[in-house]
Amino acid sequence: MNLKELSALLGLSQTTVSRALNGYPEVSEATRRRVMQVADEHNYRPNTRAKALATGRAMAIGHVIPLSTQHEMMNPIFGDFIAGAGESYSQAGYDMVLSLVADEDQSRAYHEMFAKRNVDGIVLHAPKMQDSRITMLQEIGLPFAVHGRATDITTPYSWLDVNNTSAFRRATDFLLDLGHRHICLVNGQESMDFAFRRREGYAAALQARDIAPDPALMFAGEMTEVYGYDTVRRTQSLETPPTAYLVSSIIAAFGVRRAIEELGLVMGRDVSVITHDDDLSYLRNGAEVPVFTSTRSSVRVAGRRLAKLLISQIEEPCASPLTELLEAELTVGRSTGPAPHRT
Amino acid sequence: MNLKELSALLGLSQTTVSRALNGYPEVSEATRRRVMQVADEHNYRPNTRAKALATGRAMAIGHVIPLSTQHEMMNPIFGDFIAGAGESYSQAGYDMVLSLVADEDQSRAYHEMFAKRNVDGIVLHAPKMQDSRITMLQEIGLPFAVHGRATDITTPYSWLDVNNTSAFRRATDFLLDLGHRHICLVNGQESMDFAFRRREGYAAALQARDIAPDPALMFAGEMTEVYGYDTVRRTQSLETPPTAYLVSSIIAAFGVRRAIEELGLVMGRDVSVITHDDDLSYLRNGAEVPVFTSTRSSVRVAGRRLAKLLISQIEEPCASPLTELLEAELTVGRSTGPAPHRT
DNA sequence: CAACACATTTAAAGCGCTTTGGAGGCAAAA
DNA sequence: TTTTGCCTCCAAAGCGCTTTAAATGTGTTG
Repeated sequence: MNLKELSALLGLSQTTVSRALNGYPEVSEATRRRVMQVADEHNYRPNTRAKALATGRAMAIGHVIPLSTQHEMMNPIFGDFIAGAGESYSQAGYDMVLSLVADEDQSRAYHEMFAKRNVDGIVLHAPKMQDSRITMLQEIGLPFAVHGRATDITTPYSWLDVNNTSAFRRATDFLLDLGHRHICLVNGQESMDFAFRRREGYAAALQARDIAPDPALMFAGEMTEVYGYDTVRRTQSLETPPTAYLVSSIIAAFGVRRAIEELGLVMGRDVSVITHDDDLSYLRNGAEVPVFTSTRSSVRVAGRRLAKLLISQIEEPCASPLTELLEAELTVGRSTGPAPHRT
Repeated sequence: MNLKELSALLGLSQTTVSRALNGYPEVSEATRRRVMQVADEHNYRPNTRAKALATGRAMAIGHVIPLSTQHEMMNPIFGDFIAGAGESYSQAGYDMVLSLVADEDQSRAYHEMFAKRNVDGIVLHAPKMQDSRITMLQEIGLPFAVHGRATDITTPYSWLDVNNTSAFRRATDFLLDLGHRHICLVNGQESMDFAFRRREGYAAALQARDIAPDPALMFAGEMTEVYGYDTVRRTQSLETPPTAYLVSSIIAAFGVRRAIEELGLVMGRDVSVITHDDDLSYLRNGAEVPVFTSTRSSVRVAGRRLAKLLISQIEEPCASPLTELLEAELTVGRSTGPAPHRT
């Protein structure tokens, strides 16, 4: 069923039917109702491609996901982010198109998305500190919004980020207040902007109490279970092992816990752990009482909001860039306790 | 840059330019080269929307992801599947469009995808045993392929599946060979087709050795870490606790391991564990030596192959449905060993 | 040299929609 | 009665591409 057939059926012109369906005022309420009803009966939906061609709006938003080295796609937080964004999109009538590309093809992918004009905007994932993609998109002139920020980019752009610095500063303070003095940072890869900011927060808290950050206690790597496990095994054999771990991801935190338990230590008594918790739907941090004390910020909510932000950006093209900074909340679980006295 | 401008630039008609770019034979090699070059210089890409409208092919494939109850999207395997599918899509020049919808809107979503004509085909995720979506899509007449199967649907359709039955039968046999007689099945939700098939395999292996499957040792649920943990805690306090666990997901297996270690038992000595391993890129089963003995089958490869299968289905519409059954491989790790003698 | 086949190229229609610029009808105002 | 304005509705152009049918040139043959 297309518009032509539908309007023939109704004995009206295509113009009128189109207007009736799109809520234009030049149609009497009576005919509008009639049109609506018949359209509904025949389950009519305008052909997206034709509509997009006519309006110049694709009603779709692109996500370019680098496949290979960065492992972004496989990043377990991605699913939840997409789920959140998808909610906003379907609410606003947008489709989501994913383009999975090898790292080296990324630049081409963005240009192509623009030239092919099958999206109205793009979400940028996992920004690095100086991310060339941002300036590229600015030059191209395709609306975009970044999940995170790129510290070294000074020109304004739209973004949504968690306040990583304050979250990790607060978590570190919490541990310091509990008497911990040897706090190990189990961070993500430092080329990532969020990891940099977390380290800043961690270092700032220490320095505020005149503690020099110890490089031997600061780790950066891909946030896997094994990474968390290995880091604990390695650090617990130091001369003065850390009494607390500040972890960047709940997956790594699982590894941290495993190593702690394997060493015969009790988490929350012998060793304290705080993790950042993206509130992933399939990796819940305990049921009623959270297992881990954590800085929590739902990545799903982030997806939802960033999508909205981008949509309003698209629909109001002249407006200046929009930004949103989410504060993580510190949730106390059973993984933290006062620093044990050294024997 | 659009076709009109490009052909004006070249001093050729749109027809010729279009043909040159699309590899039609009615164009001299000389002009083709010239066209190609100028198009390249100006970074020309045909407008997808216009092309789709003219050809009737959207060059896009849809994935409808139910959001709420089923938690399919958040399912951690989803990311890897999508990554695999994405590889095949971009290779073949297709886009991937995701539609995240609430469970109750699913039927509407499929009809809409068809009516809006913005995809050429659909991938169906997480089929249940009698899945109404399959018959619905057959009626609609939109090409589709299923990741998994629906036991109760008898009409032919395209699918790709892991041989869940044989995988779990083989794993159970392996445990039986090691002398285990009380094997606990930690399965996924039994409305899911794959879970049903796995139980079938498990039961068949037991029955082949005249062991009656014990309902007290068969669990079904959402495959979270906590679910695995709880199941072990619960079963280890039985009168005759199981000496082995057969687990449906590596995430649940992490919980199984945690509970085992917490009980002071040693995995592979006191209790054996086999898990199904989807070979997720961010949850590797150990480095050199796998931690878990597992039935392994890469869900990413599955995505890649299913996408190809669907594409050939789309491009050869009259052909009969295609199917592919992947065999999981049994990888022996350190989580299994001979059944301990009862004290 | 005319006639033909063949290789290139083109004009124009059409894909299904939106939207501009009118047209027709009718009631109120002149 | 004519004019004006408003309310409905419509014909047709146009979005950027493909594709059919036809036109143009070029070389070959009788």
